[in-house]
Amino acid sequence: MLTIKQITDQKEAVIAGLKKKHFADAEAVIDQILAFNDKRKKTQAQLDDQLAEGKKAAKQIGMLMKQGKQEEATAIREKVAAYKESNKELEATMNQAEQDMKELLYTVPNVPHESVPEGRTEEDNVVERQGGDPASLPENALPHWDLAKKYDLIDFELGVKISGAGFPVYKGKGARLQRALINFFMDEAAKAGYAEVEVPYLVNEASGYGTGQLPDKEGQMYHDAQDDLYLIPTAEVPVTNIYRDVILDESQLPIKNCAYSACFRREAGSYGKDVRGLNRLHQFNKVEIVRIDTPEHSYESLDEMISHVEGLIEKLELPYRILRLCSGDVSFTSSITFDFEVYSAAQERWLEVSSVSNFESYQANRLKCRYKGKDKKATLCHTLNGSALALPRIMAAFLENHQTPEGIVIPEALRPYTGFDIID
RNA sequence: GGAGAGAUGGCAGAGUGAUCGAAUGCACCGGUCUUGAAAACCGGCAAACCGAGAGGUUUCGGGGGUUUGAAUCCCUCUCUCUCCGCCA
Repeated sequence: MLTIKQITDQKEAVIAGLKKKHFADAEAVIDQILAFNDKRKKTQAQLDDQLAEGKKAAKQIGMLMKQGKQEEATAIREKVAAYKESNKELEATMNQAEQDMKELLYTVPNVPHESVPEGRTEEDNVVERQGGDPASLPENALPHWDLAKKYDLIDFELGVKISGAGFPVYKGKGARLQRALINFFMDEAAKAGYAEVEVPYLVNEASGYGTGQLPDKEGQMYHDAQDDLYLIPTAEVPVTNIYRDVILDESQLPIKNCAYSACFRREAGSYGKDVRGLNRLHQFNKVEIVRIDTPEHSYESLDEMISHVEGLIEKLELPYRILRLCSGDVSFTSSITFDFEVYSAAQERWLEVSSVSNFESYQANRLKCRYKGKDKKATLCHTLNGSALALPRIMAAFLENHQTPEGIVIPEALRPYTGFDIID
């Protein structure tokens, strides 16, 4: 969430940013937040004064009692007892104001970075650059679901039998290809200096709030009510929560972590061609990269992450483009996001395979992830993350783009991982 | 799943009703000394909120209660450890 300091210090800029993100009633909401904050501050000042007096009196009573002056002590005691009621009231008022403020603050999205283009929908996203050759497929090219069947790589029906739609079973060279891609991505991340972590797939409520999945996307996560745990929709959640309630030393930054995990998403409300084949699944594999950085350096980190992801796609020899998301398409918690899409010639559409974002201090504020520099002051970090990469659509584009009459040709970079150079 | 013990500052660890935001040790930072370092000595060293500042308030796992006053007593939740059972 935004910090109160951000809102008070740069009120106009925050409102302008929210408007750019098409957040309704930006002024009214911000004013309301500030009003709650004022109320909180005023009440706390009053409460502090009264508590201070109470504390003094209590000490006095202690001293008098020791000296055996019972009557004097009793007199003060009665006086102090009267405070108790009004203290309770003040405290309740203060807590209410703070809670009101927080609840409202939770509904306010992050402010977009100045370089984020104005726009409402994905139509308004800006293509940064493009790579590879999107139009090199033969006329009779098959979509990946047909290829998966032809070469017996993925069994969607079997997944339906075991679990339901959106839970495919990978078989033979298909399963091997998944594992090869995961290992390839992890090794590339390690080479780029990301420290590998393996994290839980089930997280508690606090972690859900920490990265902003809760309360915003409650319905998107699988929830185990018995133990009140959530299945992770991305490794971002457990990995970033490593740094919840942590004060880092500036010398540790930037922190660079990578993690492989299975990801689970309910994807309620999806339909049609969006869910065909591997396009949208309830369970899928992903390698995630996460960075914690200083505000001064976070945009440099963002550039490095973009280059890293771009390098992966190039090594897989897939046609791609990088989009700078417009203000209306940037996610709730993100300040700036670049989407990577690979082209699926057989489906004649672009498939999103990665999303690289800088959350600035929005996520860190909820996480209470701070660092101390030379000035010894705890400052909120910037957090960033990106997929590097999500497997299913890479797999889809991979099968479609590398299909030849002889079979699916494995690009050079991946052959050490697959152990074969063609699927036929 | 059953029984018991525990949770205090970066770490270790005292503290069982007021003098405790908290002894002591280690770590860390600054200084003296030294050509430099080590040792020794001196000083500093938690966070959040309010305040221009002085200063004030809150926090001893979380929440609630008793009391004029709670790290300390009571209730409750969470977590950790030990023993037993079960088990990849």
